[in-house]
Amino acid sequence: MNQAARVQRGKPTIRDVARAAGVSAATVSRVINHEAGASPSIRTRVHAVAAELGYQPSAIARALATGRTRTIEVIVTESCTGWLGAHPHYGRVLAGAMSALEGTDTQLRIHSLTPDRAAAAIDALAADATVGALLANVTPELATRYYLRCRRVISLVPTAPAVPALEVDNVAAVRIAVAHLHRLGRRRIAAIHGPVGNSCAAQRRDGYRSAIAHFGLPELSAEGGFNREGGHDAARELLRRHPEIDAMFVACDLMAAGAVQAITAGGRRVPEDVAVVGFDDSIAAICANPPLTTMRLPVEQMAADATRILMDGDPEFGFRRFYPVDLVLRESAPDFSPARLSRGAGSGAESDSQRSATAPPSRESTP
Amino acid sequence: MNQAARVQRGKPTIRDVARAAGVSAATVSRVINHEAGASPSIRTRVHAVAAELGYQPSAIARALATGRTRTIEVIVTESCTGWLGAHPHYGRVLAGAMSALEGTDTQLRIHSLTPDRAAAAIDALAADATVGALLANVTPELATRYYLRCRRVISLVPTAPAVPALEVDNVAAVRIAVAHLHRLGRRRIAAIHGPVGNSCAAQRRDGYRSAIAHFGLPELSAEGGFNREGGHDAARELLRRHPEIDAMFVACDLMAAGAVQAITAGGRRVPEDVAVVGFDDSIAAICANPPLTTMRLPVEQMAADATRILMDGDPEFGFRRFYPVDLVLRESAPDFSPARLSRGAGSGAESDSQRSATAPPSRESTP
DNA sequence: TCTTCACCTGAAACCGCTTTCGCTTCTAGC
DNA sequence: GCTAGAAGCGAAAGCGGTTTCAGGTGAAGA
Repeated sequence: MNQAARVQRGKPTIRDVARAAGVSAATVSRVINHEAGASPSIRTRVHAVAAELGYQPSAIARALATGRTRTIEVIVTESCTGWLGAHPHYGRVLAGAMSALEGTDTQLRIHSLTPDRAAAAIDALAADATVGALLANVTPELATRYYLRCRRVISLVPTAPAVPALEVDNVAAVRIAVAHLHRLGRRRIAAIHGPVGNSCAAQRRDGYRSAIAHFGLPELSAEGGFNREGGHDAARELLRRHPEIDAMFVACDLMAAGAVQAITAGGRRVPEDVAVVGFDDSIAAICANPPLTTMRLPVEQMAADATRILMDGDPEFGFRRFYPVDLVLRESAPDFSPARLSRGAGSGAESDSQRSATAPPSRESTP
Repeated sequence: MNQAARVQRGKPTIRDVARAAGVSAATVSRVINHEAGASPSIRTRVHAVAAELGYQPSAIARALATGRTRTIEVIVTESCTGWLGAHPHYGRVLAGAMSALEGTDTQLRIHSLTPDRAAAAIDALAADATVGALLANVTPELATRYYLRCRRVISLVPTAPAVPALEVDNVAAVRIAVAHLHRLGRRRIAAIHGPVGNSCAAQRRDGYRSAIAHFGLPELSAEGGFNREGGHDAARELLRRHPEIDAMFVACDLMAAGAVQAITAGGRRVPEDVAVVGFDDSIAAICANPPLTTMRLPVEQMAADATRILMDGDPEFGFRRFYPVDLVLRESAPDFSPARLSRGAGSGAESDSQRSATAPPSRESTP
């Protein structure tokens, strides 16, 4: 098929350009790739011929010769139906990574690893000479496996200690959220956690418990899937069991949107009767009604930084970097001062967000 | 760097395996790639050696030799910040495409083409020997350009006549939406359109106008960006100018979520005072409060079908295929019969959706 | 005027895999 | 027992680039 491949595509190769320009392939390569190394007259001639022939260098051949593909892999160990379409978080990850790639010739490839084929897929991926991999949601075992084979990898969720990662301090973030509700005078602050087993969910639950303990309040917890239904059902159940609840912290905006629906459907008002704070600041937060006060995760920023670190390296970066989390005030739990509450505007993440003074500082750590 | 590339990576090649197994590279290749063409004893030996050495075939070298990369390109002519993170639609496209790729060794690559570099990028992409390209949101000019260079491409939005596309009949879909509001007894049905210039937005506007004319109702239109703010501001303005409005059709769920916020913030109830029908059935529809009645677009299905057509071909497929659109009933505009309205449940797209009898049939066309 | 050195340039050797082509060996049929 | 035919296998020629290495030219310095 070698022959066939060439014939069927019929695209001009570097040797065609060389022949037409009366130079060698080596010279064409130099003209195209390097600033120096060829005389001006030849440069212009080669460029002219290449343009005339419509020559496009083959990314594949180039990759084979240089030993580097211009791709960054985004990996999730989950069946694709569960995340990309269902959770706004991953769109933000991709958008952040792409923004760092703008103007580069590097591409983004996305991989959904089903459990049964995950290990083999990880091995195959690590064998590709890629720029690196972004682990958007990969189990610690598989993250370690990839790291051992390839190194060039950064996780965007809490992971095994050996694997480089960009993280947020979930515990501190939830403390800020609960402290905000407490400052509003709420004393029956419930929490809806994500599924146990998910490391982020676990950290956020720990944050809630520590905050509740700190304020001497009763723990009122429920658990649900990281989706609207999870939040909706958990909130309804919580209110049924504990009608005295006057505030809720919900571990993700998608769940929080569902919780708000359950609360208002039950005849209570948000935020007057029950104040709600979400987590993420995703699209779900601004689509909810009322719009959600939430902890903003700098997901795009993290993905962009991770991408840049993979591409260019970063002497400042050790194995861990923590990002600050902002409390974004909207109507589901507006600030104490009524003056700050612009009922009906609904959002404007820029204008009404405030960087919490108690957010953990961005810090580095190297094991 | 040829030398360097090999040394630095130090991964076993097919020749290493061949040497260790005492056979030729050709034989190893045959064992790995084809069912027949090698004796059983050699097969097992080669597999054993490959496993022992941790041999992983190089996708790049393979692509160069065969003339085919195992990638499908997803292309949008827009800066990435504007779509991936901001609009749930694109996550659904990716999820649909990925689901068709599950179990395959084909990958998804995503490309955000900024206007200034779009033409050059299209040329470079078309030169790659990919399986094909999914045009998620590409201008007709660039779509045509790609098609002329590469053929293997399918658009997921209305595009130039020469380019293959999977589409929904937006006009018919909006007629269904407006007819539903009319059936509920609403006679002041306003519309919030997407930005003019967008072909989908234009088609949906046409659908609204034709439906309104059909029922002999007054046209009450506003326009906004395809985002929450666009819907919110347009709805507020519409209600200010036309307080008599008792229903709204909104061209996308994200906008509709904003519209619902504006309506309730203005002191009116949804759906009692103003019924709302959105478009897409994206996450925004189920996060809104109340959840949105909306026109469900089979986006995942379309993306999956397009992917399969690119991979395997489809003798049934000509140049155009139209997909049916479903009316999904939720609380923002529940069905006429009160019995169908389960206040508080909020959704369950599966259970309470109904395939509209007036939806256009799926049809094929070849120019 | 002769050397030295810098700078271009082309030939050739890869990068790692696939596939063709031809040789050898084995099986089956007469 | 001999001949066809099939099947297994290896050598070698690509796929389309990049990079090394060596040769050739011209300018600068002695």
